[in-house]
Amino acid sequence: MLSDLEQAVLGVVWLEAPCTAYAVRMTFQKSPSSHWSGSAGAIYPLVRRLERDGLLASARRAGDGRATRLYRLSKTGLAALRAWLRPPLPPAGALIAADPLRVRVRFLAALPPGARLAFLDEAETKLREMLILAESEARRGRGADDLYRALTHRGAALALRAQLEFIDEVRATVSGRATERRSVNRGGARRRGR
Amino acid sequence: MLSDLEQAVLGVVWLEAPCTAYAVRMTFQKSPSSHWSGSAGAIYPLVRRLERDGLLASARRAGDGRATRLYRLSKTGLAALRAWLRPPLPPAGALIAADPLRVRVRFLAALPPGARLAFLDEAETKLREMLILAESEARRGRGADDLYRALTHRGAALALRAQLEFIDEVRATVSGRATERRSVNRGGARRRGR
DNA sequence: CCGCTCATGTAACTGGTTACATGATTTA
DNA sequence: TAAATCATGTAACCAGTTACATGAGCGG
Repeated sequence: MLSDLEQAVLGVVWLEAPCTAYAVRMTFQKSPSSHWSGSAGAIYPLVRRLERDGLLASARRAGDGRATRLYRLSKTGLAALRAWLRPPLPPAGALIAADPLRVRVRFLAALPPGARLAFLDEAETKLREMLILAESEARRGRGADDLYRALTHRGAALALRAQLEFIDEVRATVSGRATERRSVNRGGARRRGR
Repeated sequence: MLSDLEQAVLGVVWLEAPCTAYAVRMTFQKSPSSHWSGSAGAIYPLVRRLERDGLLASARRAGDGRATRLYRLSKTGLAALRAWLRPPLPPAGALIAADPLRVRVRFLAALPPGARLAFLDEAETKLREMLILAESEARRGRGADDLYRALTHRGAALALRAQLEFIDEVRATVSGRATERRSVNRGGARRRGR
């Protein structure tokens, strides 16, 4: 059974093939969120292992004196990537993300009441920062280029909005008011009743 | 600088003090999501380290022949927990969760078109499963008991709803239709036409 | 030709997991 | 009294990080 990182590497190679391990590294590093740093010590041994197991195939780049290797997915590699995406999916608990913000809120009562709002305010600032980033990425390249790239950024935006709504509810509790719903959207009057 | 797991241990001890390391372990294990397994090999050395560094204090339990130790937060420990919750927060990228569902969707195009819906359907099933769990937990104990416990479950529910909305948008794309907004809430006559 | 990026690699370390071992206490 | 649970611990292992080293190719 391959790890999520290994599967993600297969995925990236599938997207960018033929590409070097270095390119895969860069893809991970440029990603704003991912908890994978794409460090050399992680990727190179991993890629070699995937090749050894027949999931990746490699070729030298023509006219390159370096040890540069261009990778692509083998038949087995594609099958592995597909199997990862096919039912049965991992158990429900493994599908939901461990939210570092939520963990903190769990212990927010440890802070003196006055300081709690400061936490929420800064969290909101940082989340909004990420939100405009994610939304601009979602807009960019919504052409046929890579539909799923835009879509995942859209997913990030939705997640961030949910976190902002959460912050709002926490704030309502912290400041002792009843939970009145306010919109997370900029300027939008969009709201579902409960 | 303490790791998130160490901080979470401080938090749990703060909540449940006086409590054993074993109780902390169980708290992590019972948690449906957390990527921390609360394994013995992780917790016991960690707790001993926290005590050595003066963040935790311990005492024997009266009339217990075992090596049972009851832990509580020291002054320094409480200060550390608070510092963790106080600005400056970690950089924006560290606040957002790495979503295993979104990673998969990034590579969904690797699946033959027919199989994509199967993925989305199973994901939806599992997410809804988690959602009813989170929402019942959020309702349970909304008294003064532990306000923040209920609140974090509410946060989980919001995150799950966002994921469900995401799945819906992906489905719209996969099945080639334009993105029309539908409610994620239960009770709706929600159904996708196929 | 100098410096930047491309490209690969390894060694030392860290933090967590699994799996096991031990024994006291509680409960059926 | 047997089984389950409480409670602590350790050893072997694994995956990923940091930090370093090396060198080819390329743009100014």
